[in-house]
This record gives sequence, structure tokens and C-alpha cells, in this order.
Amino acid sequence: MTNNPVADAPVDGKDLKAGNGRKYRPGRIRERNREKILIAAEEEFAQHGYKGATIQNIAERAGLPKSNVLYYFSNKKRMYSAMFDDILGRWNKVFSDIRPEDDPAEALSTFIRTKVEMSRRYPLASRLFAMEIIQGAPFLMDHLRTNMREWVRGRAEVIQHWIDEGRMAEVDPVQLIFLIWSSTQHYADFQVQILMVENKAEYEQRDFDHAADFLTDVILRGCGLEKPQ
Amino acid sequence: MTNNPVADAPVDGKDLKAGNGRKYRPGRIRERNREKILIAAEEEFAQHGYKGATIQNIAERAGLPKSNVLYYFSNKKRMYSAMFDDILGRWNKVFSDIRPEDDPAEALSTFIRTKVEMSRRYPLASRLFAMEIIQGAPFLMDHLRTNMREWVRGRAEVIQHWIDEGRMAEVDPVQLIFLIWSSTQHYADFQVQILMVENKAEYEQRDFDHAADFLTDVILRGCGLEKPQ
DNA sequence: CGGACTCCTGAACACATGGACAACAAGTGA
DNA sequence: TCACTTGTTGTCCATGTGTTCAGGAGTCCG
Repeated sequence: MTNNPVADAPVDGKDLKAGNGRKYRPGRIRERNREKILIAAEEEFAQHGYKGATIQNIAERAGLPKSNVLYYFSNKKRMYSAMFDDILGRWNKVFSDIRPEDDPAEALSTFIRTKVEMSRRYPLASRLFAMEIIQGAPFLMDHLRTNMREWVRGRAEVIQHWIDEGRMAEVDPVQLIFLIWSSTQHYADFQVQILMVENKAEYEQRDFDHAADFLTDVILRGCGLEKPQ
Repeated sequence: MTNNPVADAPVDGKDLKAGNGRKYRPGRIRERNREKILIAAEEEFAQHGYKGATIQNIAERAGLPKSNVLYYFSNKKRMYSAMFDDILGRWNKVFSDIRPEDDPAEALSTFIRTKVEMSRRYPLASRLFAMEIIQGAPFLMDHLRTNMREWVRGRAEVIQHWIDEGRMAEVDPVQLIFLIWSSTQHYADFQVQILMVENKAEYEQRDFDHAADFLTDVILRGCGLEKPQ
């Protein structure tokens, strides 16, 4: 065991053995450094994958000594997990539900735009996620098998409902979700490729708007829907 | 310098200094081992990324001692490059051209189906490519900037031509290419996710057929086209 | 001030890694 | 057979890695 009494405390929720019967109150320093490290970790892991990333590099990006990083996250694995907890939490906050009584065109349009916006705001998170999946999802396997499967099932049901009511074309709902996922994430994950091919140095806001317009346009029409207003 | 007179010879095309004025003929052994190693390398690099992959692991996958692997590819970087040369060569062989006088529906349909078929046949190559791009394409930058940009420009021109002639809906040709790329590659790159969400253990041929049908269906309709025959 | 707790960090360690190399084995053509 | 090329592999090394640890600094509160 280390001499660090609270390492990872906020992460794994272990009880906080700071003195017996005494309460632990996370300080501001802790909060701030944790954040610095997690940001640095996102960059490093997104660029090199789990194995390729090094704690030393993360520490340098965060502007802290390696030992200090390991004070907050007692080892590499936990750091990686904490990062995904962070990311998944962020994502869950954003995605609104869809309901059978919603307008399909509007709902799908919102979904697509939200996803594109995610690609714009959190490209690193998207790449990280992609990397993890490509590498066989050793850490996210569980999440995929439970939460994500349930998520897809729920949306697919609603879409199927719309189809049954004749409110959109007959397309496989699950495949449709995959299509939206892949095409929207692409702007984050393959950023370099897109920029190179389009001969640009950087994305601009209008690029995302254009992409979102294009995707809603084609996908909605592909589903036999009219663009809302 | 090493005592290996021909390491990487077939890769970088350096002149083969086997004896002065003597001709080198690549043997069958060389061919066979190179292939074994490249296959192993694809698996290893696809699973761990460039930095995360180790020569030792590649050697084990190939059933050879590490030293022997390094005899054929004098270092990690060259191995990685050789692999991509291989992959890009394989890809170039498959993609047929499209012409202004082609039928848009048929051409796009073929394109989509070919790409899905690639995801099925060479999932590792696809993942490898995705990884490389996500990591910033340090090795493929050049390829993206030249060959791929040209490739896209050519196709986009033809698609634009179809649009100008009113043979399909007005959609951004470049974005359309990205859409097809992303949605088709997704089946290779995010295989694990798809399998988990759909609660399957393995892909079957019919899954790909179904995916290809879905994609041509939605994308063609999204482009204002009718499915051919 | 003093003590309890939180935060910080340099040094050390065991181990993995990419790569060099020398000696040796196998193949090949005359 | 012989000379030479090609293929094989164990060993070695410098460097980098994750992680431990012991001790010290900073902070807060009575």
C-alpha cells in the first residue's frame, strides 16, 4: 500500500480513511490537479492509445512531476478508467431522450446535430472512445454490453414505432443509429484526414454547421423524411 | 551497419548490394517469412497502436525469434511503413474508377458495396488505418496530402457533374464521400461495439449483406436516387 | 504554536523494450 | 566440393517504463 491515504478516492468511491471517524473534505488543490491531469491524460491516451501512453508524458502535459500524478491516480489503469468515467458522464448529460410521440424528422435532426456538436466540442473524447473500441474495448466492454445496448434498444424501439405508424421509411433502426454514430463521429476521429483532403489547416464553426446540414439532409431524406421547417 | 545485406530490400527498393556486380534473387523463404511477419504485425499494430506494439509480440505471433524479425525489417518504423505499403497496394487494386457517363445509382451502389466488402475482408487494415489517422497520421500524412486528396477530388468532380446534369440531388460530393467512408468502415473499426450492442459473438456474411443493403438503400435515397434494379 | 491531515517529490527498482552484433547454419550455383 | 550469399538466433546493452517509498512541505484549525 502507498502512504497516500486518499488516492483515487473520488474515483473508486472507496471509503476515505482519513483519521478514524474524521471526515474527508476534498480540497480545491485536489480538484484542480485532478482536472489538469485528466485533460492531459485525454490528449496523451488519444494520441498513443493505452499502452503507448506514458505517465511521464501525461505529467509533462499537465506540468506536474510524475510522482505527483501518481499521487492522484495510483496507477495507469485507474487513471484510464477515471478518464472514461469522466467522459461517459459528460456524454450522458447531453443526450436527450426520444419519445414515440415526437416528430421523427425533428428528433433525428436533433440527434444528428447533437452528435456533430459533440465531435466539435470533445474531439479527444471521441477519439479516445474510438481507440478503445478498435483495440477491443478491454475497459469498456462492460459498458457496451449493458448501458449502451440498453440505450440502443430503447431508441430502436421508438424508431420502429415510427416506422410501424408509417411516419418514415422502412429502415433498420439499429443500423440507422450506427449510421448516425459513424458519420458524425467521423468528423472528430478522422479530423486529420478530412483537413488534409480538403486542404485546410483547421476546422471552423461553419465546417461543422455544413457537415450537420449535409448529414441531416441526406439521412432524413434517406429515411423518407422532410427536413423540419 | 548490420551484417544483414538485404534487410528491407524489397521494401525501400534500395539497390541490392549482394556481392559486387552480383544479382540478388529474393528466395521463397524470404517471401514466406516476410508475409508471416506482416500478418502478425497487422494484428499487433491494430490492437496496440504504433507505440504500444512490441517487436517481441509480433515475433511471437509470427512464431519467430525477435532477432529474425529484425533481420527482415531492420527496425520498427520500417516494419510499420512496409505494412502500410502493403495495405495501400491492396486497396488500390480494388477500387475501380467512376466516370461521368456511369449511372450514379449504380456507381454509388458499387462503391458502397465494395467498401463494405473491404471491411469484411480486411478489418485489421481498416482499423490500422483508423488508428493511424486518429493518432495524427504521422506516417500517412504524405499519402493523405497527395494521393488521397487527388482521389477525392476526382470522384467529387464526377459526382458534381451528375448533380449539374440533374441526375441526383444537390449534395456536397466531398461530404458524400466522407459519409460513405465513415459508415462503411464503421463495421470494421467498431466491430466490437456492434457485436456487443447486437449481442452477437461473431459477424456472419449475412450481417454484411444486410449492412450493405441498408446503406445503399438509405444513402441512395438520401441522394435522390433509386436503387438499381 | 502544535498536531493532524493533505499534498508533493526525488530517488530507487525491477522489468520491458528496441536494436546491435557476432557467430553460426543453411542454401546455392559453379 | 567450394566459395559465397542468405537466413538464424542467443546475447548484450542503453534507455524507458510503471510503481514504490520515505521523507518533507504546505495547510488548516483549535
